[in-house]
Amino acid sequence: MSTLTAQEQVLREVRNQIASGVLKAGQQVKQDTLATELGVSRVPLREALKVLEGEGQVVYHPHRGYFVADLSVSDLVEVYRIRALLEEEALTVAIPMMTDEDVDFIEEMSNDVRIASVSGDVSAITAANRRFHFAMFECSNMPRLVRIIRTLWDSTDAYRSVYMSSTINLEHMNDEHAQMVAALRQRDVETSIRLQATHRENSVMAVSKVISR
Amino acid sequence: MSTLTAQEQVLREVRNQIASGVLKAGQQVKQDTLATELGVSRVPLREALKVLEGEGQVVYHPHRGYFVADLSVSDLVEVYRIRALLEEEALTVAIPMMTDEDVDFIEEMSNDVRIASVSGDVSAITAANRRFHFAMFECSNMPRLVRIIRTLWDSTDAYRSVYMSSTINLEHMNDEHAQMVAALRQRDVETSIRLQATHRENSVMAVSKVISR
DNA sequence: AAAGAACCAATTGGATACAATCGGGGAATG
DNA sequence: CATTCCCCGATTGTATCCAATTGGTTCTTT
Repeated sequence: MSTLTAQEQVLREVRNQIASGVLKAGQQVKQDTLATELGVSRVPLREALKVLEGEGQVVYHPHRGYFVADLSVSDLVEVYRIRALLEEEALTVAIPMMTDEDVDFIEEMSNDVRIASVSGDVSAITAANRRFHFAMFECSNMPRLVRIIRTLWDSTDAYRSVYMSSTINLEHMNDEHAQMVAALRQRDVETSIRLQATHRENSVMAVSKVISR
Repeated sequence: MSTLTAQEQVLREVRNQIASGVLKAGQQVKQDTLATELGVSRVPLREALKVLEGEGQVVYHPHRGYFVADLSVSDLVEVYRIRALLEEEALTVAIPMMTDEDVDFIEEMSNDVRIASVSGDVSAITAANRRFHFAMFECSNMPRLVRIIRTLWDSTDAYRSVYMSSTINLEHMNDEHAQMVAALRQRDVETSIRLQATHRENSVMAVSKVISR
C-alpha cells in the first residue's frame, strides 16, 4: 500500500481549494495559516505551491509569497486553444498506431465513464473522463506532449467539474464518447479530431459561463 | 539592487549542471551532497528541483528522490515538434497585432544577437537569441502559450548552446534573423513561419548530432 | 501639511534536527 | 545454488527554529 507524501496530499487539497473558490483569485496564500489548517508544516506546502506555480495556478513573488492566479475568460480561451493544437497532434499521431487492444481498452474507459455518470459522483466522473481521454493521448507515444496536455487539464480541472454536474451534459458527453470510440475502430483520424473538438467547445462554453460570474 | 533568493540561484546552477553534463542522465540527484556543494541547505534545492520536475528536466520518485531525465533524440524531436505547433500559433496571432514599434524593438533585439555573435560569448548569444524570439512571441498576448514555449526552450537550452559555438551556424542564424525581420515589416505571416521553421530544423539537426554521441 | 526616514509587525526564506522510507546485503531456508 | 526474509545504512520527507525581507506605520523634518 502506498503512503502518499504530505506534499502530494497537500497539492491535491490546494488544487481543490483553488478550484472550489475557497482560495480566491488574487488572494495571497498565507503559508503558515494554510499549513496549520492542513495539519502539516510549511515545507511540503511550499513544494506543492512550486508545482502549482509551474502550472500557472499561482504566481510567486520572491519574499512576498504565492498568490492565487485568476483565471479570466481570456485565459480559459487560451488554454483551450492550446489544448486544441496539442490534442489534435496527439490524436493524429496516436490513432494510426493504435492496436485493437488499445481501442478495446479505450472503450472500457468510456464504459467506466458511463457507469460513473449513473452514480452521480462528480469526482469519479471527472477521473474516469480523464482516463478515457488520456488513454487515447497516451497511444501517441509522445510523453512530453501528453504531459503538457495533462498540465493544461489540471489548470482547469476545477471548473470542468461544474460541467459534469449537469445530467444533460453528461448524456451528451457519453454520446460523444461512444461516437469517438466508433471512429477509432475505423482509425478515422479526421472524424475523431472533429469529435474531440466539439467536445472541447461544449465544455469551454459551459465553463466560461461559470467563470464570468 | 535585487538579492536573488537561494532557490533561484540554485535553479540556474542545477540547470547548467544538467546542461553541461556534470549531472548525468539517469543519475540520482543526491540532495545533501549537491546542496553542500552549492553552499545551501536542502530546502531551496528541493524547491528548485520541483521546478525542474515541472519542466521534465528531472523525474521524481517519492521517497527515492530526483533523477536526471535523459534527453534522447526522440525526446528532442518531440520537443521540437511541439515547439513547431506552438510557435506557429504564437506567430500567427502575434504578427497581425504587431505595431511598427514592436517590429523596431524586435529588430533591435536581432542587432543585439549580431553584436553578441561578434564577441563570441556563447551565453550572451543564447540570451540575446532568446530575447529576439520571445520579443516576437510576446506580441501574441497569449501569456500561457509563451510560458509553455519558454519551458520547452529551457529544456533544451543546454544543447542549443553547442549550435551557437560554430561560427558558420551563427552566420546562418543572423541571416535568418534579418530575413525574418524583413518579413515582419511586411506582416508576412506565412514567410515568417517558414523562416522560423527552417531555423528550428537547422538547430534540431545540429543538436541531435551532439546528443547521439 | 507633505515628504522622507526609521522603525516594527507580519510573513516569507533557509538551516538544522529528527522521523520515515527504501533498497540492498547477508543470513536463513528450501 | 536459488530464494526469501529481515535488518540496517543511506537517503529522503517533514517539523521546528531562526534569519531576512517586505510593506506599512509612525515619527521627524522642513
